[in-house]
Amino acid sequence: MTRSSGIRVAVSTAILTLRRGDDGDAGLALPLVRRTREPFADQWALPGGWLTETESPVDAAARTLAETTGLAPSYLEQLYAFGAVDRSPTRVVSIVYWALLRQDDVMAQSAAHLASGHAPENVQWFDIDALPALAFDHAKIIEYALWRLRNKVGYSRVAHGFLPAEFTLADLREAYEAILAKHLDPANFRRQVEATGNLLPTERFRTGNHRPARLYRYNTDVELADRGPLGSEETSIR
Amino acid sequence: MTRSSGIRVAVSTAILTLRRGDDGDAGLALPLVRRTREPFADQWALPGGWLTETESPVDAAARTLAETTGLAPSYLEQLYAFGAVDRSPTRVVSIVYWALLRQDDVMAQSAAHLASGHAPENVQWFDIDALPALAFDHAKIIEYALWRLRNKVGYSRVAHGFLPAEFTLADLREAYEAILAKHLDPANFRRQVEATGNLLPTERFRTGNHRPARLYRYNTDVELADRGPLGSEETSIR
DNA sequence: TCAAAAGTGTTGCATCTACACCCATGT
DNA sequence: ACATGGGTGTAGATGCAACACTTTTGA
Repeated sequence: MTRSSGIRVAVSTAILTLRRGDDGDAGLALPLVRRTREPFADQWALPGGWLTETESPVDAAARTLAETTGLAPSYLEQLYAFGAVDRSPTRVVSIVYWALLRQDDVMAQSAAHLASGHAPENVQWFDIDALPALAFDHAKIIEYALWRLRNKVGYSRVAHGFLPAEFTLADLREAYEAILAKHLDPANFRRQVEATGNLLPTERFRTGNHRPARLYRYNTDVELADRGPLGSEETSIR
Repeated sequence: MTRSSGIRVAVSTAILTLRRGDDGDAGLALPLVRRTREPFADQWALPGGWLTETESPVDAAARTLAETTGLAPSYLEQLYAFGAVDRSPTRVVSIVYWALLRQDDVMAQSAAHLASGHAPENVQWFDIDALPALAFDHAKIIEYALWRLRNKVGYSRVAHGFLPAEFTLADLREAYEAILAKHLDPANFRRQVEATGNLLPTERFRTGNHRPARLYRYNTDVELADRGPLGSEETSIR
């Protein structure tokens, strides 16, 4: 049997959620951790940790995600394994995941997480278009995660990872607009999304300032995102 | 500094090429290696090896690919990092790549590789639809590699990874048909591929039994496949 | 009654698909 | 000449973007 090498395996996760800014528009945001030790001490980095011998990479990603945010993700997928020799002073292979959190989960539970005393002090949420300087190659990793999300939103229902169980078409369109950073025609958006068969209309309506909007829920028969032959083994969905 | 863990990092590659079968039709084929030791001794597996401390994963993939086939790939991309606890008797994280080889390279050089005496004896090429029983989770990995290839052929020019520098539209269509395992209309195929701007017509023609066909070459200004913000750092293209 | 969002209809344009048809070559 | 693949034309279907229009609510 070969003895273990000097290469260590880490897991990091880009955790994305939707957040309403001061202007009233929703935008993407993610939590970063301030590093307390070298290398890159005091710089911001993606949450993560070492892969242990008794857990799979996806479990490790879910674990570090829970430790950072106190939440379980609605979507979790492997992004890429980074292993360039010079990306860290010591030899590290990082298996990076990206995750989506429901907006309502974040609101409801992050306060509880904070109150419980388990919340790490050096975690902070940043708007995606106002990120600080990042440790390692994490800036590029976040860029890649966004690219994957923007691609995937076009041919899957990942956007629903941001929304609660019931939502209006305007909610969904807002999520798409935040992800793609462009305006979408409400009329055409409705038809496209209705044509996919992913949506189940309910008999409930959200009442507000204007004409009430019908609430929809997801057709759970349809996969959140086509992950091919990997199926659900390597990916966690809720 | 944390000491190294008991987790070892391996690299494997699904190496695909186009091969003409007895029926005259082209089909996908890949090389497998017969294992000489436990676990899964005498079973077939993807070529690969351990990641060393001084090489990046993509370099390791290219290295094992050269050792197996004596060839450099025309396309090489990371597929996935597999790390389930129980996928091997000892704890192994496998970074798996997929690669394309040019048909003419395989023909020209595999004989030379064999003659040189460096060719491993326990390597054998298999048609993709006649694979033997495979070690580890390699059957699922190959299935996933094919899924990725079939997806990617729809929105990129990866298919060209199978072809020599100059080729006819019939050559290209044959590659697409082999990948997608379905017949394509020659007239519509021509228009679609011409519309992409990836092809540069030459003034040379391939003469044969019928009307000569114009030879094309690739517009190297256009990326072989959109890999997003990762760029060429983590992927090798020729 | 008015503003604004929910929801429907319509038109024009681009693209895809199927298939008819002509072209050029070796046999 | 003719069989065969190379290459062009075209009509119908489908999908999408733009935008006019109607509906329904709270204020």
